[in-house]
Amino acid sequence: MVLSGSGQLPCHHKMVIGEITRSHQLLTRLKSLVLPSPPASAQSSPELASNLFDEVLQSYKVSISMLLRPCNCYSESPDVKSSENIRALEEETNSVKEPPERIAISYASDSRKESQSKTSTTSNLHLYRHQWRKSGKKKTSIGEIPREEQQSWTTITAAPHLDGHQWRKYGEKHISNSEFPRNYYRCSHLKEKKCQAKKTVQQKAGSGERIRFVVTYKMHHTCKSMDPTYPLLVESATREDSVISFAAEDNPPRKKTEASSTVPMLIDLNFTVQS
DNA sequence: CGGATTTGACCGCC
DNA sequence: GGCGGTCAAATCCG
Repeated sequence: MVLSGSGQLPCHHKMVIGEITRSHQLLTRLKSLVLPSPPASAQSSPELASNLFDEVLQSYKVSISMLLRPCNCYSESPDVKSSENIRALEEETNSVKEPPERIAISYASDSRKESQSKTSTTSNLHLYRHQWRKSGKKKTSIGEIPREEQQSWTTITAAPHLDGHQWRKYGEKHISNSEFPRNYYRCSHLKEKKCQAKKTVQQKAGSGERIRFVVTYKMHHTCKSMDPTYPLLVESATREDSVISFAAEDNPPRKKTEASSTVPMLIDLNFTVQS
């Protein structure tokens, strides 16, 4: 089995990616075989089946894109070859489904990171280091990594809580020019496993079944608390306009006032799996 | 009773 | 000074 474009991934990730990719390819072929396009009527069972196919395929794409992210997230830049892999997988899927589904993944910088990173020479040195502020009340948590060194990525989903991890809410804030408050969550295993994963959830404007949430994750989980039902949950959560963007320190800074100005960079899933 | 959530206060950055 | 992010006491809940 040959897996290109995953040089920095652990061996088990390569295997998982390979298996998921193979399943995705088989499912794509199966869909085109079973469901000649276009489907007949709006509520017909062929369309229902088509939607189910799309959800499964979307789930595969999201899973693969997550697995393709480098594990050493504190010192590695995004794997360029991985981005090529994602795009190819997307094109393969789009060749079957019209209009094309879109999964956009980009790395963008924290606006504060750019200015501060110039004075920061190392990244891993800050792991599990206490940082105390002037005041006694405000200090960073144990093991917290400075904000300028945190990676973040954003996903838009209808089910922001179904990501397979356990979260504890620690704050809620009304954001200017935003209709809905932003909720702040950290991993439930922050204390016992020093897992620094965080996420913010903010509802987008919309109603009914079109309600979507912008979920911004910061730091990767180190607690290995993935829910075994995660794949099933993700596929329903990421249906339709799943957009994932990753923040890193390479891109130019964005002003905070710019409303979601992240320009998605399409990432390929063009790795080949051969026996 | 212990863990999770709420919520006002506080802090750093711009 | 405004804003976003975090803290921690109060409160809720199983």
